[in-house]
Amino acid sequence: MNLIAALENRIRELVDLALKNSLQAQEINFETVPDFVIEVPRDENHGDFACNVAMLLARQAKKSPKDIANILVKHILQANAKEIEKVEIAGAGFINIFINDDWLYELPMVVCQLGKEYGRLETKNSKIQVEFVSANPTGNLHMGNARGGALGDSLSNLLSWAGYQVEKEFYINDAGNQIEILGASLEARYLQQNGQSVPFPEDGYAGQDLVDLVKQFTAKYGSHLVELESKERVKSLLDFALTEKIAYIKESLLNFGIKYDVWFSEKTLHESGKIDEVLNELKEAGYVYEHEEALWFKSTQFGDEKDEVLVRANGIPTYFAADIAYHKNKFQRGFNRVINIWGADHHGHVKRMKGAMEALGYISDNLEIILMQLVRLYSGGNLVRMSKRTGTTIALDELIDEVGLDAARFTFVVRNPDSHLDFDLDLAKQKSMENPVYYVQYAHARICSVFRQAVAFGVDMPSWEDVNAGLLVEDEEKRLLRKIADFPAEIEVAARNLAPHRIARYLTDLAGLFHSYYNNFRVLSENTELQNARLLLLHITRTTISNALMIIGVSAPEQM
RNA sequence: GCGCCCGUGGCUCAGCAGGAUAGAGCAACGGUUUCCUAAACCGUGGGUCGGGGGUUCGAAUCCCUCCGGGCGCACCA
Repeated sequence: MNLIAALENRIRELVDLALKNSLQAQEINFETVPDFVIEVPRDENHGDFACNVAMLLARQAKKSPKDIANILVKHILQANAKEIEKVEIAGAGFINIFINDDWLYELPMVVCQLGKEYGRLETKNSKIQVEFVSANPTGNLHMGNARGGALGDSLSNLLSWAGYQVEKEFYINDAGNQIEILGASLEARYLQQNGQSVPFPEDGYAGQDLVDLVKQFTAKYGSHLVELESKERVKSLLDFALTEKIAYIKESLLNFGIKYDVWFSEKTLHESGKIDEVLNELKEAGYVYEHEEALWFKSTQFGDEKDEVLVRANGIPTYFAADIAYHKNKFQRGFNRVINIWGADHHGHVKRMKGAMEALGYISDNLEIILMQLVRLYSGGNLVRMSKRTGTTIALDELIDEVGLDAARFTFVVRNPDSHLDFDLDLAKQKSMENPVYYVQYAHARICSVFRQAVAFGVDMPSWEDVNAGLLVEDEEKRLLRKIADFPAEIEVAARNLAPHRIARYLTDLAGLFHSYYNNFRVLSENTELQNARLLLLHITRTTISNALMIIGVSAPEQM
């Protein structure tokens, strides 16, 4: 139940009615009234809701906005709606509507009844898939993966709270060119470890992780691969390395609070002939041509800067070809919307990917790509370069060890994906107030502490339905109630914009209102009635903080 | 050169489908604890919303253009 949305609809009804009743005299056709907004003004002095219709009608009606507002206000008041306390005209012609507080006092019971579900929106008949991280199993998870992980997981939770059926997926790039390179790198390491002096491939993966993997392999299976043919040797090493790597990635992400529904292997697309299948389909539809022995996709037909290779002259399909087959598969699985989170360095891939979907007859808008700006890591005031080739990555595990899961996730989620993120390791490690996650968590812990105190003082906890919420008359209390009431709408907007950072911001605001209230008013007191009302307010504040934290994957500690 | 993203107080960033006097946090300065956790609260100072033009009753928000920064423009992924 969304009390604010219900009120907003009610106000809209009243405004519509006033328009209908007054427009004829102004010789304006009701049908031509432009779309107007009923919004919650930023400044609470401007009422609970504001409407801009008078300003929009000014030209058409050949009257000043204030005159129109006057007429409308008269008609709004004539309806004698019980919700309305007063209506004012302000600014350039805003109609500011003040609602009486009755509705606010209905809120606590709504929150109590819904509990852990408060904020969850009505179930929608729509399946969404979110694919994120999908890191190559050729190196460790780095800061960019961490950001993508925090973002993707929070977004999935958010959409699920918004009523969608959400599936989280990790695409395992276990085929293709980078796997060839991985194989060659492993082979070189293996032979080197077994006393042969072989050169390391120029474009190989030089990270320590591969050295360790090969050591593990040798410890387990010995050195017999030296005797085999290269092809056999590489296959054995790759099988081992990929299994280990993927298990490791899975575990790292799990430690970061991320659990996927599906792990999808690229290799299966190659082996099942799905890539050839989709290539034929594109060919038959006329979107493919041959040039210099390679097969090209006409992505320029879809607004791309140039066409893209699907199959190389050597007969091996590109990553792009596999990705087309993969995304076709996603839509075949019945998702209404498919969301991908990619690093900004992949933006060139967006147009052709959408183009390919369109070529296959899907609606390209149903493939939504969130481009996330890259993360720059600073340590000791210096930029730490992230390169798998040189092996100097800071792994996700180290990040969790050093700054903690909650701080790391909050830091990633609180920012708009569009903005660059400079992650200062030293700053994050300090656990200073620089990090708003503690501010939010502290609010939760403080509330829990009040309840512990109440128990220690021998307070009889009331049944919430017996509590008179109407005693919460202080401005700070009403502000808190309004903010809590706003939670479902916040989820709605955040989900619509695919913007989980809004939830993190909401949390900071809510915690701020609570801290301010807490410092100004005592909860536990001689006045049992008032004490109960305030305990109720704290209880629903805690519920809301806890629910919102759950969306962004941050814990709600009972003490700090 | 072309394309995408960004440019908001000293620093890090919000600003949801254009709305009213542009908001937080950090930093600076000053205050608050016989009282439920001071990881908190209250107050003060500080901004040509990169520049210019346009649309609009109204622009940080939309359009154009220029400047600055990041990223991308492979038969890599």
